[in-house]
Amino acid sequence: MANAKRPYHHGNLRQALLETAHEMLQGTDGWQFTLRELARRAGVSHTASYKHFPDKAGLLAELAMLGFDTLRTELLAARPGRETGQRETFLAMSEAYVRFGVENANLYRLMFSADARRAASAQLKSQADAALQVLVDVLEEGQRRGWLRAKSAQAQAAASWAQLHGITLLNIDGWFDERTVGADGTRRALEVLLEGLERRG
Amino acid sequence: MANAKRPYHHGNLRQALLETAHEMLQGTDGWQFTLRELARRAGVSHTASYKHFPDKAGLLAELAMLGFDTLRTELLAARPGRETGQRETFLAMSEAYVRFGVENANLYRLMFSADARRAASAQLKSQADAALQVLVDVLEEGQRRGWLRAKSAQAQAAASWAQLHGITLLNIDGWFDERTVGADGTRRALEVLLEGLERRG
DNA sequence: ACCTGAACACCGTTCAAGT
DNA sequence: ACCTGAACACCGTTCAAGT
Repeated sequence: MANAKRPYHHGNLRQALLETAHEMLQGTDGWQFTLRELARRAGVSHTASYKHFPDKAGLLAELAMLGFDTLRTELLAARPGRETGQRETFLAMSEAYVRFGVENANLYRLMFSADARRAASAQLKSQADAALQVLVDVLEEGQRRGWLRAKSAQAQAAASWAQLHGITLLNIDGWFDERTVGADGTRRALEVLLEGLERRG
Repeated sequence: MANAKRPYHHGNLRQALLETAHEMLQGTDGWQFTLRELARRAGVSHTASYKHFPDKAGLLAELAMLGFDTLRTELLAARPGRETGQRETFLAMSEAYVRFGVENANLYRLMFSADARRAASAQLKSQADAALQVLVDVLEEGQRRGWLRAKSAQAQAAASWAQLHGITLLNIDGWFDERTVGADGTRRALEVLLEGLERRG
């Protein structure tokens, strides 16, 4: 919404650009929006962003980092109370992960894109690690309580992350349709994963 | 290699463009090469490709389909002789899948990109299905022989595919490094998957 | 039937100039 | 300190014209 009375100096253009970009990611045009279109929607000239971000990749990397932060928050929120069974906890978090990816498809893809990594590799990695840590915590507690097989929690986390990442992307890209994987493919794929994690009884 | 004596009519420009594009995918610049650069390398004007492909997405879709075909061939080639254990067969094919993705990172990403799907959705899907079928065959035989749990082979294939897709992309994007998932993360993630597929003994 | 060159409507980025 | 407008070197795509 362009404000006709906006002064020459925007005031908080950096924040406004990030928010507008985030809105654009909700659309169907992928995450490769143009900087010029972003500037148009924000109501500034197409060169204004260069005062706040080094270049396009820099702005995208910022968005990616916000994405990992949101993902971490949502994973934490999906962790039910301590009384709930650990299997349910794990499934709830897994479904929250996939839901986040599917509902923020463009952002999710951006988060794992080469562009984002090139611009802020180390910082992005630590943000991703923080999100992943929520999953690792649940797996480690599962081992301590004897729910999970006593394998390396790191390997279990790697397998879980890969499974969630794969399920999410296949869902986003429309490959996980009913004809290919049957009804409720996501849930059933998660259950196969669980079988591999849980202690054999 | 531009041939100075090439006549006005190229002869087989369509094929030449696909091959040159395939070479460009081996580079480090991602799959978003420009049509103009492709034309430059092929030694033709930047509009010549429009006689052979409807647009850029059409050319990319063609490359993606060739990619799925190659993947299928490599999965078949990785299937060892019938005498070999089924676990080894599955692991060999899984590693061939991941290797294909990592060694053809740009092509692999392109194969699953929205651009490729938009241009040739149905055809691409059936090519992907054909590649996936190799995996399904191994799983179904594993069920018949009692190696695998008697769950829906479709669900097992979905889980396996998601796992392979996730492992491949996390490897490509550099997330599966030693600090995060420990040594040989790919192999160990595959073993967790196998635990979930195999019959409990 | 196949290829070219000019043209159009776009990009990302730089930089001197404006407020 | 922050924003703009012209300019530069690119894109993808169209189309009349060349061989």
